Amino acid sequence: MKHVTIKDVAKRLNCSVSSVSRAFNDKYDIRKETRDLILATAKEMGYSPNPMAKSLLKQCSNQIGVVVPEFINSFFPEVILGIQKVLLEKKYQVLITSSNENSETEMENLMNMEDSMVDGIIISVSSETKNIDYLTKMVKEGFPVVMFNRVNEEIPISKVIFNDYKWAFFATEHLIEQGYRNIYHFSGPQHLSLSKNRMNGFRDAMNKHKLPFTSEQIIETGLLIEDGERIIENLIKKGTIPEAIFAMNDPTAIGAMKMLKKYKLKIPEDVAIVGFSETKLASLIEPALTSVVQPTYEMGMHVANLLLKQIESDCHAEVETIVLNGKINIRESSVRVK
Amino acid sequence: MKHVTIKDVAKRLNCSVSSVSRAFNDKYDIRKETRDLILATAKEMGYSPNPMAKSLLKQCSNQIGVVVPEFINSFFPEVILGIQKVLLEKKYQVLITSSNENSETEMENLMNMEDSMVDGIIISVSSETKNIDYLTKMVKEGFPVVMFNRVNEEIPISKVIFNDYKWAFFATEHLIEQGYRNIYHFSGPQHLSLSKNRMNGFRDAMNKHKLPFTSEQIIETGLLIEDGERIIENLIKKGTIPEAIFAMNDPTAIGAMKMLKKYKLKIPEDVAIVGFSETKLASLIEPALTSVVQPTYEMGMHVANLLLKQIESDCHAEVETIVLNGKINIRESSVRVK
DNA sequence: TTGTACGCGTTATCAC
DNA sequence: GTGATAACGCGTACAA
Repeated sequence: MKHVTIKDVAKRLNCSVSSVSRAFNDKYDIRKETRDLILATAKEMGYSPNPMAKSLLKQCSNQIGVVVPEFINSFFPEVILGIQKVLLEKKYQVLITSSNENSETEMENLMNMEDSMVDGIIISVSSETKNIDYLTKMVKEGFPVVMFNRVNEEIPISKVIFNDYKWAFFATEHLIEQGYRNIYHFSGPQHLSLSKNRMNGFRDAMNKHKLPFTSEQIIETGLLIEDGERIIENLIKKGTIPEAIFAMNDPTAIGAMKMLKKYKLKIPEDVAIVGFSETKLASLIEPALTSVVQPTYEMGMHVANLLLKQIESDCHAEVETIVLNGKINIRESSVRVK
Repeated sequence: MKHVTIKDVAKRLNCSVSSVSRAFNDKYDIRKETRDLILATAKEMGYSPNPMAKSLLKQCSNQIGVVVPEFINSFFPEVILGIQKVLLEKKYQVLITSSNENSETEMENLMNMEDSMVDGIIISVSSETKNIDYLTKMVKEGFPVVMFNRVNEEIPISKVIFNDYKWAFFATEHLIEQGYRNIYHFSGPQHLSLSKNRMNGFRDAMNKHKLPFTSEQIIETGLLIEDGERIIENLIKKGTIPEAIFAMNDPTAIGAMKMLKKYKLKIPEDVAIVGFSETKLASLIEPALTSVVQPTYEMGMHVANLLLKQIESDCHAEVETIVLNGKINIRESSVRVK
């Protein structure tokens, strides 16, 4: 169980530890034969450099922290796969934590990561907002942080986001093209820029097509299935049932569908629905949900690369924002039945 | 950006580093006032012990590796939450990797973790089987490893599993009680003990109720939605459509449902279905899927605790297997319509 | 009760 | 081209 050290290898070969070290980091002068011999016996003895000692000396942990709001839906896990793809290749370790949409937990996660001296942080913030200050402080201290998906615009760091405005616009326009007029929008927490962008996309599409709408048609809500259910139940009780809904994410869309079905309302005949940020679920539920797909895996790779850029430049790299494109998958939930 | 070290604190207070160290690990004699003073100024200066130096000295990384076959479905993420709950509390870091059901990747993950000198590993093996040897080698070398859910019986280590036999038995019996006779079982990869156990539960329930069945009624398959689809398509082409199906997991059950619907077969009228290891999906698809729920979060906590036991005893703790219980959620997909 | 000094396993800098 | 040695930051045996 005891780890073989560089000394063990040196002793075995009657050479100095420096030679062994040189053999492993072949940037110093070393005779080819000695190097090969060292590498061979090292392998035979099962030696590999101790990462803790290396970390201590190099003053960096080779660890990257990732903070996501949840990983129960497939969206964030898919992004994480992309992140890992890039970072594991660069021999970084990836520490994943979930804030469970809770601001306190998120802050704890960040503090833990700072304590364990990760070399950088990738974060998608929770739906609450309290700890922007903490994050801002870290950034100001020169700590490499990048954001994706759920970003906060006030912090001047690199980000990877989705073209929410454009695709919200298209999603709304799709409903309009299907002939729906009385369209409602389920909007998310307003401090998240993606909520604002999706709402603006909705608004502008309605305006472009000269469809009047009141503020009552934009309903601010949470991000969960339950939120979608609650809204529909309220609407039904009020007796104001829309012709169509553009929900800012799939869970709220699915919640809406669940509740509509419960009240025997048909989709899309009575109410048409479009979601956003589709997960595996969209094609499995019934009727299949029209939704906008984001390139999750690519998003992960991009955000990891942005972080690497910051780390390698000691945070002197230019701050950049990458805006990704997606597509809309049109399914039964939004297609008008003749 | 530079980290405050123990020396900085000592210098500021004109005391020795050992005093500062003692103040933080209060097991040595130190005057209460000095300790309080040190702790206060340390906090003020933003000092916290460097984990890399600590690791090097203590010869343990305070990191635990977790290897799961995938985290796109909600099952493993939920288990991971339980694992993190226990381990983060004990100040461990949790390194999560996914093998994507691929044996090579799984081995790479294991080797990476060994290289980064994690203090222990929690694993749920992929659906392939090649690297049992590597795992066995690690265990023999005295490396703390525990398994959950997808376990391999040949390796003598602590495990957390589900009572697959019992609940497969109940699930089958539920179908029988509903009056179905010609029941098929979709079984998983046979080197996974959970596949065998679920199959045995099915078999024994059929036998108990004196229902004859042929080997053709047990179909070995993969674990994915596509596998369920493929089987049903084959059965339909062969013209042998069962009255009811007990699928070894939800994805295959859902795949079966998708394909049955495609061929206009009704669930449960034409074919009744029961799944296993339910995820969020079960209650969202239509008709809602009867499935057996596993206590995922608890499973994570148990397996983390088993690992801690091994680590703290230097692998001299007794090997134990915890068998968890669940329940069956009966929904529309399996309830006979009069 | 407090301070000094060593070692954990590396790499980098200096001699030779 | 190779060997000795000083750091990295911490905990602790030992001395004071």
